[in-house]
Amino acid sequence: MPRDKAALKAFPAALDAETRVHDDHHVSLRLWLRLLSCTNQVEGRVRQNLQSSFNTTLPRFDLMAQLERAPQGLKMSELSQRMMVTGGNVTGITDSLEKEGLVIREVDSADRRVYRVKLTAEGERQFRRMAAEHERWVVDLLGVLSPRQKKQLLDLLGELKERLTGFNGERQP
Amino acid sequence: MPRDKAALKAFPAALDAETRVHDDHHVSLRLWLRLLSCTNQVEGRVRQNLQSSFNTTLPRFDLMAQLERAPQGLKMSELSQRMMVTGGNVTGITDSLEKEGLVIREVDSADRRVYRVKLTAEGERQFRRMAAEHERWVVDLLGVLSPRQKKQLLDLLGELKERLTGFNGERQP
DNA sequence: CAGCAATACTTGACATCTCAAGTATCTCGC
DNA sequence: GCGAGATACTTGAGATGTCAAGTATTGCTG
Repeated sequence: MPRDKAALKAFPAALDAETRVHDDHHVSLRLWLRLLSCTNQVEGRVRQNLQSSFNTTLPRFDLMAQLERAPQGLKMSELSQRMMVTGGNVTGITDSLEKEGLVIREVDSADRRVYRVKLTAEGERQFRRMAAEHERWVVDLLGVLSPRQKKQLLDLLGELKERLTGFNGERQP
Repeated sequence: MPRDKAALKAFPAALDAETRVHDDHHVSLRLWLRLLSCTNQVEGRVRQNLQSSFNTTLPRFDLMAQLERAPQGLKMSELSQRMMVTGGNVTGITDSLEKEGLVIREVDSADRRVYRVKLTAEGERQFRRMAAEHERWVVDLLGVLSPRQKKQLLDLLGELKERLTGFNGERQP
């Protein structure tokens, strides 16, 4: 099935090409599944905690978190970028938060196509309460790793993230 | 805006506990965000490819992948576990696949509450076509890392996954 | 300045997802 | 065997999510 036998890297040279490629594919697939699994675990727990403790959701928390770091407000498109989701999606979440008075859309006088979304005072108050708890959860969850391991993971994932950003589907020669 | 430019590099040992704790929190939060970001990147690309190449989705592919490894079929609850999603969710995806003849529900004569879900011949044929492509995508995407880096990541994530599984919210001393 | 492509959002159709409640079916203890 | 509780699945409501198409506004170009 794997029609691309191209050796990907410089290998010490003890293995035949067939085994090398197959082994590397295996590692890549396993790595992907494991990455997904870890993320799902953490995400699931955070989500459950947000639901049971604050009756809110991760995307809503995420949107508010973005705004908290931007007192001057953010455009919908900026929210979309930072949250790594579609514009249409941001519209929905913003609608919901605005309806509850946690967030407000302000028209930009310079460009009337734009909304500047800001946290309301109530939104800010509520976010701060949630943020403290959220940090505890994450720190506790990732506390299963040693500081040294966390650092290593952070670096490796940083590398991965960096390179994925510039990756556009070219095959390695 | 980024008020925390705090150097988060190699800190020898000259810091008070307060700073250390804060720094560790910072690392944990960053690690979590980075984990999420990497997963989203890969997942997004795989999802797009599945959509454009095969007009299908990741959950559907995932369900079929589970079945392909289990020729005797799987119970809905087993699918639910392996896919790490809710039972209600599996019902929907199975409905959709069954409607297209890629999958079939067989009643278990021993326990009539149970369905054994199996790939149809057509489902198997279609899955094999997709699986080959899917593997290429993942291998290419993760090919941005060296085999050594992949191995390291695999190990670290293995450790994380392992410990998260047994973690139930206790604070670290 | 007219026209048109680009930009910023919203909308609607669909596909996941979770959770809670509902329906069958089993199992076990008495 | 029978009835309570566990188990297996489905259903329906609500929140995300994508994509494509639609509306408003800008800004560029001739």
